[in-house]
Amino acid sequence: MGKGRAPCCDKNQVKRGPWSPAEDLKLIAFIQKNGHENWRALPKQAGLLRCGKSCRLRWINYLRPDVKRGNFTKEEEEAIIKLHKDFGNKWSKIASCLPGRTDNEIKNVWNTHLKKRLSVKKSSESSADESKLESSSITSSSSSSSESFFSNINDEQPTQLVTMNEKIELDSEKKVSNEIIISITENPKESSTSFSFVDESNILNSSLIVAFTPEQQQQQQQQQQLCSPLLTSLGPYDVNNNNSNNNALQEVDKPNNLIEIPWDSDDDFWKLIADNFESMQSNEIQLEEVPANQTPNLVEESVQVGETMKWSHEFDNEFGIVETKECNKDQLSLPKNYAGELGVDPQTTFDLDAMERPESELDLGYIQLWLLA
DNA sequence: AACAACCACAACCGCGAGTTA
DNA sequence: ATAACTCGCGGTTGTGGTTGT
Repeated sequence: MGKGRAPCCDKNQVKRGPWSPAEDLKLIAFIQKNGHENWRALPKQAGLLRCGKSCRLRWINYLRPDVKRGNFTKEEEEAIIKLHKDFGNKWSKIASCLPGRTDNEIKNVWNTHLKKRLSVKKSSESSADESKLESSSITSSSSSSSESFFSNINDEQPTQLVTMNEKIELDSEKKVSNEIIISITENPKESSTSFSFVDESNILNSSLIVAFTPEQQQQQQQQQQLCSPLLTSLGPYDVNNNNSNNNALQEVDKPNNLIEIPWDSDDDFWKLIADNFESMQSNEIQLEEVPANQTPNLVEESVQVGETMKWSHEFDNEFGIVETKECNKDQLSLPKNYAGELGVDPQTTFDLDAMERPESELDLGYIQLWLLA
């Protein structure tokens, strides 16, 4: 090689700027199938005109299933302030103490909110008050170490402080939930259509921040990695039925930032969806083949099921299939925009057992929609 | 209504560290 | 030993949205 640093990619050959939903899906699909062992090679393999670095960033900061969306809670902000005091601008270190938050996100929140807020506070308070501020803004601050920082993320829930061992036990409880999931997915009629009747909310809402030693921290991260698919939200996209824009997908928790997938997306895009649907189904078949009395690796199995569940739900969201409010697992309703174009009452629900394709398949999008349904 | 200023945050860039051949 | 390569981190920029005039 020549002297100097080799560029990470040929900038003329790669696409830059904001990611499109189709690109996101391609990336998600590829990583779900193949993982991300080599970021540099990934874009080519995934059929993306992006540099590996860009893919990595997109995945880590946005698409990764365990990324928590939405605003930072007061507790999280306080934690960041405290951690920043200890670590300085070591954003990745701070992020490792805040489950579901990325270093980039924390960095942004610090630069845009917390830094300013702190400087305003400091300037407005006397030096005597400053020491008071430090002790009051941080709960349980008898130790200056951040290793044992804790708080509850969800305001509505009581603070839960657990040790690593207890955390593992809690994760085991999640496995119980997963067994429920397994029993549901074993029914092929229901497997590919509606999922939120699985009470994932219990998992999602029981947000815990664990008090752990550095060793435990590492352990916890591994544990979290294994279980993350089960703790996932449903990815960054969701269908907003109240949205008056036709055929639009929205980012979860981002009602003001609409992302649209036009229904005339290219054939490759829809093929991608269909391909992944097939692989998803084959996963379920594998699961069914495991005898009930043999659970070789619960965690692995849970991850697999979790992946399947998440994917299935993501597909539902992508295609705008939503479950009824009562979360009846056998019935689906269509979002208004699709229902309208299909000439169906939006209130109509569909019995999955008796579901037939409509006669008016308006375009490829709908053909695929009904193919999947 | 139009424009400017500001804000938030996703994405990019360059560097250092670790790994591999 | 070292050059080449890859990844991850922290700083910075660009862009779209919001607010104020």
